[in-house]
Amino acid sequence: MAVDTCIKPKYHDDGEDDDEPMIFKRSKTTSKQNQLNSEIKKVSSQRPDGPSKRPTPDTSSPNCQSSSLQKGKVVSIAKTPASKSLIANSKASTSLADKSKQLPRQNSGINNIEKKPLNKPPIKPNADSEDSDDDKPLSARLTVATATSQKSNASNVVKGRSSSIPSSSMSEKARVDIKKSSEDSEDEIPLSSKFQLKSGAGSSVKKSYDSDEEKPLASKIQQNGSIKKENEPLKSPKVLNKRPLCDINTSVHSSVKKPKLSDASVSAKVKQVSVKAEPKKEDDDDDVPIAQRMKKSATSDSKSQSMKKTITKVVSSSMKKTSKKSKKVMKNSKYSKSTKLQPSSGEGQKWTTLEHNGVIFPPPYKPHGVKMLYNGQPIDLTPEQEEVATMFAVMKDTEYATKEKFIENFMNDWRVILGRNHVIKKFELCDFTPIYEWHQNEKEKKKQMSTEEKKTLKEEKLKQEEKYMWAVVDGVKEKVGNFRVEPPGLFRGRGEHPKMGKLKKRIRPSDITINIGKGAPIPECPIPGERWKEVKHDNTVTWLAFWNDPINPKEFKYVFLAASSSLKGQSDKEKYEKARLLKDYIHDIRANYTKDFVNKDLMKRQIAVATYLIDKLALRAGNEKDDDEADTVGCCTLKVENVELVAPNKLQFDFLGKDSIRYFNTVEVELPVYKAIGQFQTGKKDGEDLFDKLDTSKLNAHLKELMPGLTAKVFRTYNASITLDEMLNKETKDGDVAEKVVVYQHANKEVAIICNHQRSVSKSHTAQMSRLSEKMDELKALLDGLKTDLARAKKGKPPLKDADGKPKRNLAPEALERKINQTNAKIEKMERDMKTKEDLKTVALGTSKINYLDPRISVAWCKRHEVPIEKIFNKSLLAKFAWAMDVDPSFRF
DNA sequence: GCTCTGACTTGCTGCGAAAGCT
DNA sequence: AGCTTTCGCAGCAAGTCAGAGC
Repeated sequence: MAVDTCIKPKYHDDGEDDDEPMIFKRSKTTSKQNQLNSEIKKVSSQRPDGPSKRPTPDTSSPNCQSSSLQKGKVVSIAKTPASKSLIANSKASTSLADKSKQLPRQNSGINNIEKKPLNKPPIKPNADSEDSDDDKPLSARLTVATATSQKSNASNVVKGRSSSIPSSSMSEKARVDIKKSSEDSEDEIPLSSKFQLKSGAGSSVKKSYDSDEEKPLASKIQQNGSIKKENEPLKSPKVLNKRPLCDINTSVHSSVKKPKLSDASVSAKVKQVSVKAEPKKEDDDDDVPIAQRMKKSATSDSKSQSMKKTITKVVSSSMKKTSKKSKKVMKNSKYSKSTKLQPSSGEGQKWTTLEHNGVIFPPPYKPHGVKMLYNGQPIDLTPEQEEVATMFAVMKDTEYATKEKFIENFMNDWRVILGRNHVIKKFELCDFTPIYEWHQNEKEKKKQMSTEEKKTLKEEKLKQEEKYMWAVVDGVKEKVGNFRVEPPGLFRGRGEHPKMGKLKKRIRPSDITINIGKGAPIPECPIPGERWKEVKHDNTVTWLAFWNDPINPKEFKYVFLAASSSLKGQSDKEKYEKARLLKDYIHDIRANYTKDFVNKDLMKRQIAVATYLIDKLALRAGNEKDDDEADTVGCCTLKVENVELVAPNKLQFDFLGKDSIRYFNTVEVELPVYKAIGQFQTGKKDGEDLFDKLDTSKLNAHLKELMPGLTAKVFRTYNASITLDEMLNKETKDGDVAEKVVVYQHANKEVAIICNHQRSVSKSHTAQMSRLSEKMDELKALLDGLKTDLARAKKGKPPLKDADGKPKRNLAPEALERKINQTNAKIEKMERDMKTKEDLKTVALGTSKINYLDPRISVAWCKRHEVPIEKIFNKSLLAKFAWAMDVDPSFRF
């Protein structure tokens, strides 16, 4: 159906889908959403709301300083502003360590902390308290000594380590001593390692509010050596051994986390709590605070006035709709899985009307007829066989093509298609080169096409896809995210994924379930003669279509709306509101877990320590994984060998996290934490769970007792956002826009490091750097020449000849001095650029910007400092964060 | 109480287009 | 103008977490 034709006018989507205006449409709708809000809301209503109440933190030392440490060396760093320099390969300095000692240790108070029922919204005395350390990311508060993380790979590291005594058999002391050395060759340092955390994480509790408290602990980390991951072969942190499922007798608690002890009382409690937290009633009032806040800001922002009008309109209509819905949900439920209904809320409804055109399929395979060789002989393949051979051939120059597992899985699946009696049997005899070359050739041809041809092609594609690009949700035209069905290919799992290389078969309409509004036209199946697997009308979910993942049929691939849609925007906003709410609770939460470091109940102790690590290091929760997934861990799934004690009170982490990215970091921790970790390790072997009494659901259940809706991942959002907020506030000085943008990038970088967001070094990095240093040499030579000329000019002598032996122009000393100054400036700039380039070569800034930094912080900061928001957000981020654009300039996280 | 399922968020990479440089 | 570098975005893998069901 011609979506746009009918829609545009109606929804004032004046046209162009292209962007922005649309975005604002339903922005303020508070209605539907948020179950979570509902939980939160109540609470949030109690927090001081306006930004205005927020004192500007003076915060002496940001956590973010990044002094550089030599990898491997454990160094604690104090919050020295000076240390802010970027990553850097500087050496660790003992003085830094000393400094850290001088930091007021919040520790002391630990024992004094009274246990308060965190559950009540700890009403924070607003203002002042906010600047206390509590609001800082924990990590920020600590001194992380060395930290490094890097993309998987570190086999050497691993080896070095593993050769050491099995931790299980070591005494705590023994363990402590071992670690250090080996691995830390500079290269292997992961991002996080580049920082240091300030010391004193959880301890904050008592001493409170002076400087660091509100910062994310993590933010206080400092960088240390350089990260390197470049082309290293996948290294394995100590972890690499796959979960030894069976090889360990104690396996019960080891890799296979099975039944864990659980504290009945706790869980029971939890349940209650969480249920309580969600009662719908709250919605109403709950919405208040947030909405109010938004309103406020909107009002104050004169610029947004005009926009607001539009928005309001739209909003109101959608709000109406939404409110109607809630009741419907129940009714509709019969179509959806009944299971989906939210027991306590009835507000699971996500939309009232939904129209879209389904999905588009990749074109059928076109055989090329190029023959591969087997044992030197050209081989005839059927189109189906050729298709799979081609999938492999085109990956010839990727690392995958050399991986044993990849090849094995590929061959297994290909053999099925080749059939039992096919001549092709052994991979070693296969030569895919002809196909590979054909493919390269095709690529080249494409490249050589004229601009015109390219344009035409693009337009054709657009024409075909246009209708799939849009959906109409509750009367509003919204962009669809991934409306293209994934083409067949070989599965490229990350890290050492056991299924890499398997064939992802072609998805057909009969694999796809469509979700669409009742009464809306059912999308036509684009492949003649075929039909959808199923059509549902489930308005409690946001997906438009899904199919089963061909690699893991138990899992699904969904088609959702684009990030710029209001449905997504809404949940984004809720996410940040929840994180902001944590600010009000963090003080008590830290006090609570600090107290529990020594709790007699082992599970409680583990929860306390795990929460501390999540808070301080921004670790992920760490769900259990199946054996047919890559062997990575998060906090709850840390294995004994992933953490080593470094006397007197440091922990060295080394594991593969999400996406098999290595996390390698040495951090100074509270002594009780240090001791507790030692206890958790005692009597266990490598491969066993460090937190054997814990899993993510227990941990999250516990967190919910402390704050409605709190889960492990909220800490990441909180720590990232608060770090940005504080750094921006503290470091922005008068200056031109460019300088301010640099401040922003710096803050962004700190967050990326806290979150361990890495990227691989671009292939051309080295070349680029050497080109730059060549230029630098030239500049320096030029400078020398100028200086010589100047000296001569002052004596009335003519300049020396240039490199080619040609005479140079005779310049006056003043002119030469000017030139010298210019050249110096150029050199400085180039040095800065080179440093930045080097620093950021392995740091990915985008991920945190997209997922962790409350856009309102950035928008408000831009408004306050007259930085055009476009300098910070690109087009798609502007669209995604439309809901944040009218924030009050005084907004603080 | 635990496991499994389902839904949704987070994360990195690679490709193509745009921007910058010579 | 042509080449290089950066940027934006699509693609899709891999997490988190809630809730149902056994």
